[in-house]
Amino acid sequence: MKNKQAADIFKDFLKNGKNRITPERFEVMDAALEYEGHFGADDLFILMKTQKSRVSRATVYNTLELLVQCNLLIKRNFGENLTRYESNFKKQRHDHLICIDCGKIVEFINPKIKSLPEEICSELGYTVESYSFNIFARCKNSKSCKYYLEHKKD
Amino acid sequence: MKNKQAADIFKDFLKNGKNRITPERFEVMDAALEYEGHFGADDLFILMKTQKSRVSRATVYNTLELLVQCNLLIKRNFGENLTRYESNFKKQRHDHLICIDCGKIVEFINPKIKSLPEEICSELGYTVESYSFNIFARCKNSKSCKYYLEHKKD
DNA sequence: ATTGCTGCAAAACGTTTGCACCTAT
DNA sequence: ATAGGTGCAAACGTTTTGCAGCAAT
Repeated sequence: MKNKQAADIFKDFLKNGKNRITPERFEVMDAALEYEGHFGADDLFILMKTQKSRVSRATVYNTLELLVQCNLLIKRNFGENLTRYESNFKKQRHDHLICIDCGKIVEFINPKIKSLPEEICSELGYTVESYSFNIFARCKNSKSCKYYLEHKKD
Repeated sequence: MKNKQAADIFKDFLKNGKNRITPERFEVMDAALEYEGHFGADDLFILMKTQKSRVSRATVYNTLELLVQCNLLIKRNFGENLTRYESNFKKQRHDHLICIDCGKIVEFINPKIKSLPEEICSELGYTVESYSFNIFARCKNSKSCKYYLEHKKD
């Protein structure tokens, strides 16, 4: 167990939901929280496989969902028909800018966004559960896209 | 041809890109622009099949992409690993609120969002291409979710 | 005549499911 | 003991691809 604090949160969540506490689930939790940046469920499964883990694909998918439910992970979608996850443990809320040339994802925090979902929902008679705000852009000076611009074949 | 004005836009776009002008493409264009609300590529394909159209799945997928490129359609993704399209012909830009109980999609326009992507991008050295702002929420008074609440099996 | 587009079927991709076995409670 | 979780493989739904024939230029 690499992250005791997160493990406690997860354990409590599992108990309260009458979900069993299994070693596989904590193995997935550790791998997920240590993953740098955003990852797909299958990315994680393959990484774990290369590290000789014995957890199955089904368990990875299932456990990631549980980790989202207890807020240790956040689910993202950057419009590629692929569910991505990122750690939400000790992180503050942020949004994303995705470079449409090189795929790079930049995280940003803008205070103006904060109250918007709430505001809009109360106008419409809804209660916010979550929101997603993604900007798709290209870098102005091609610095960030240097790799892409040098290697793209067109 | 049901929408001559859109057809002209599409035709110009195809010519400029050295894409061929084929009856199938206009058949897809008509069906897409007439579709009420948001639809997946396969939804459209199946609808066209039931209407005895002979266009193939591949042509539908390919043509929808072309229609996005010439701004007659907008591509959306509401976090279900499914690409959705909606008409952008003579419509103003708007964002979406998705009810996480019944799946209903509400379109809204909020002036505060308008300048945000631009603002954030210029700070970070990027040029906006597009953005997506989705709010996931539940209705306060269960009016909108009435159907769901009555029929859900849990 | 040349390309590009089409229809079809098959493959690819991420994800979910069914099932027999196993294990935390 | 027993619900629930696991691993595995097969199924699933959406999307992409390969290919032979066809049609717009």
